[in-house]
Amino acid sequence: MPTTRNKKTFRDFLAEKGLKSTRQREIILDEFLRASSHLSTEDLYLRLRKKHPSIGYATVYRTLKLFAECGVADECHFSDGQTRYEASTSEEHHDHLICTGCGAILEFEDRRIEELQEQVAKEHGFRIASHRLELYGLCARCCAD
Amino acid sequence: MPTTRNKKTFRDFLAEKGLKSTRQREIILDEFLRASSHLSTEDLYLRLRKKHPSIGYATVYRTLKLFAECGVADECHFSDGQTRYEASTSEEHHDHLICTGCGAILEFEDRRIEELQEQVAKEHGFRIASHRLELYGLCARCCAD
DNA sequence: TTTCTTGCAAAAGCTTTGCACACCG
DNA sequence: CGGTGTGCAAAGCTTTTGCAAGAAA
Repeated sequence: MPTTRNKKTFRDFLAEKGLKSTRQREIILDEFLRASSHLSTEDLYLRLRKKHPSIGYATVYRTLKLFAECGVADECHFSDGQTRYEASTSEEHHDHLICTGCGAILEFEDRRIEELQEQVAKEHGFRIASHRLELYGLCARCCAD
Repeated sequence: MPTTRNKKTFRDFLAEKGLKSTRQREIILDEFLRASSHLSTEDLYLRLRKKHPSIGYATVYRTLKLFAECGVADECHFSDGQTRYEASTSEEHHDHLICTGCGAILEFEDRRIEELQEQVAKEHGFRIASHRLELYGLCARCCAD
């Protein structure tokens, strides 16, 4: 279960850094892993507020940063000017198909593309740490409309 | 000369939309085309201010939006939270290799990757309008350090 | 007890807009 | 002239940060 692995990763990260495990961090991680992906800080804050009205926005913000730092979450910067986060599935990296009609976000993964990226990087002497690929267009439903 | 084409594109766009050709818009376009790519609004504003101190930030901002609208410029959203613009080279789309060490931005283009993107989109019923591919890592020089 | 966290509110950045005056056609 | 554009300042948003009180270790 990836959820379990993510929780362990986060706890280990806190321990190693001398940071503390708190009630808020546990709650935020639970909600984050439970929720659908690509949430903005505000999305997550609003969800949390229903059950835990005392959790502050800044705490959600800071905790998401921690998730990103330890690899439990990945930051996504789409073109709407809001930082979004998705639960990291560790090995299986994936990219995004974004519908400009209805806003739907589909994920995909293609090893052949990844390999070509590596190749391009090598040609330029780069060592890739991460990448982002986003395809913008109309999904099947919006094409039909 | 692509510069000439871009200028014509912009003038035609203005005419068609019933917008006006102004001294500022000409100046901003010239400077934009002359400058290196991937400028933020602020970068361009600061450059312009040296020779044309009376041009306001808002005008630069609005003019860049116009460039993007008519295809003379493309908006780039890297992960530094600033919108950047690059002169559109029209046909030759390209992607970015971004060095997380020194901030260098290299451009590249790879038809094979583009084809695979099309293929992926088709599999999901998407019709792609645009895409963005960014590879983050260390450039040759930063790898060596 | 010591150090890290939290929640609040305020500060920062960048982007966007309202307005009165200036300019283009 | 009439409508558009400009520059300035102010407003909006999202992201960050300072701080005093609170919670882990």
